[in-house]
Amino acid sequence: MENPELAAAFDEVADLLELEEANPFRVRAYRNAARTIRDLPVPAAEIARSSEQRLEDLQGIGEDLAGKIQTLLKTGDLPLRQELRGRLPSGLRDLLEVAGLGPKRARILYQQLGISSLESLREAAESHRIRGIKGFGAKTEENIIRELQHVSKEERRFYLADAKVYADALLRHLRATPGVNAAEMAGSYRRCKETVGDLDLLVTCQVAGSVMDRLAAYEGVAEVLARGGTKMTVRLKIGIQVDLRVVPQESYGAALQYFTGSKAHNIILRRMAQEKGLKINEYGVFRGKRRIAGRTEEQVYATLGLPYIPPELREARGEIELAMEHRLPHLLELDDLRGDLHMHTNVTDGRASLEAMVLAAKRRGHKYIAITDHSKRVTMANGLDARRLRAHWKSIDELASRIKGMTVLKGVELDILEDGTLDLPDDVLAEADWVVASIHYGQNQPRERITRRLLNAIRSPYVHAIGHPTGRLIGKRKGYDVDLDTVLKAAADYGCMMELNSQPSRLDLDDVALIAARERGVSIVINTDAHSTEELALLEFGVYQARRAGLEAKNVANSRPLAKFRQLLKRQPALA
DNA sequence: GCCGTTTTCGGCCCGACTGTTTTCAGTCG
Repeated sequence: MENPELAAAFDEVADLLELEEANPFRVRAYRNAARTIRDLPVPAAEIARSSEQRLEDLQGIGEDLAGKIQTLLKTGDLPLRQELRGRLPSGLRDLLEVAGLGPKRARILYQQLGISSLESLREAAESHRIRGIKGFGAKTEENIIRELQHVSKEERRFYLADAKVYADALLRHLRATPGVNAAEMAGSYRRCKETVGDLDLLVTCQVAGSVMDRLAAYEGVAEVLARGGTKMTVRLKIGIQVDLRVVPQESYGAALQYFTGSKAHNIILRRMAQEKGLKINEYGVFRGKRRIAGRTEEQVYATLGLPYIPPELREARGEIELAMEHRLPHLLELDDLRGDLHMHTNVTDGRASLEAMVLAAKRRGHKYIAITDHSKRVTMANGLDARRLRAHWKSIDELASRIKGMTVLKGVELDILEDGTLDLPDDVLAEADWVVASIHYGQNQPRERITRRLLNAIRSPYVHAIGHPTGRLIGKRKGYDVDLDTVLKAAADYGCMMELNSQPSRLDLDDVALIAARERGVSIVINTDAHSTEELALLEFGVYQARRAGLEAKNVANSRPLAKFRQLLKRQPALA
């Protein structure tokens, strides 16, 4: 069992306990454990097996939870989870997905109206039965109906970062099969889309049967849905469907190209081939019956007179035209990034100390970072007022003076308040090296107000970047209603950067907005928003997203050396 | 359920806003 699945089990227990109004601290313990496991850079199973490390040494994992991890690893399930599931209807947990509904109100809806699914919630709301309950009113009912539209009832999709854990593990398993030459994930996973619905697995080997046997025997497989001569479909226990194709070596490049897609991209390629009297399929490029290419993707593209097109660009959004003109962007690489300018410490809602974060960032090879703990409005995160922030900055300076080879900027994640003002006065902000301004509250305000708030922040001479500019949570929350074009235009005019937040659930801005930002000449800054040392590794997912938008190093502020990065910062007016 | 001790159990981040009420419970990250 992989880490995301372990974490999901604990999250489910936490949800169900909360619905039962269990001790809130017990609930929190399960949530903390889930987060710890999700953030682990190594599989928990490895630690459980290891003689040198103990699960109990992990943050928030004690004797009991360590035992439960062992049980999950051993049996694939948890007696406590089964007990809880037995006491509560299975759909009740779905109600928590509705923004504005928490455990208390979900429980009331269940007890008073027997609501135990999103469907019955919708019916009750639409027939105005909810407003009759004490503590609920017409407004709440309307909100529920509105929010229900944003709850994804689609087939389950996985964040790319989560899918990667399963994909990597499966690839390791298959590559160790005797006779396997190559194994690769194709499809939307290879194109690095922000979420993945299923995995397209491509393998070349001597005997197809042995790979299929090996896949069928994989511990993560729940069931085999189909199996033929070269094609097999399984469902993993976690719920992801995996489609395996076994192809001969000489077709590998063609198959990789074909199964990577996108469909729209491939249709254009095939039409181009047709015009040249060629035919492209998953086995190769053919002139008549003769295969003229197929071993590598480069060959396939070359037969059409095209350079290799990186998978992230294959969305039929103009990349083929650029390739024809040899004007493809030189896409950003992870190694291009020299800094990370959004991270938290345990002074607010981060989990690691200032020193631990700084040292971890240094180990990652960063040349500069900014510590950006929350400002005071974010009370739940223990946000900082002027006095505490200045004290924090003092500690940062003291620590920074001892760190060689990496610059630590004194920063803050500044809240943009509901009325559009900023959460800290100018004289405080003027002392900051770096200010990233974000919206956390009043997310449901109408479009004009949200837009005005962002514009206010962008125009402030003290704000250097806007954090997670749309506030979306992939698959959970749509993001604020905002006139993004106006915001981007202002950002370009005022020299305010836009963040690409690398959290797998955010990836905000998204690829489409990033393209718009690039075209407007807005500087992008790619940050992790790390709340732990492990999360500093998330930068990779921001880079994938940037690549999907065709960003080059020159579009990304933190790919510059510090001195050049600083030149991009707004000039602050001299204080009176 | 974890943690850090006063080594056996008490404390566990906390405050503003919303939509209900007519003083406050529930939700938010």
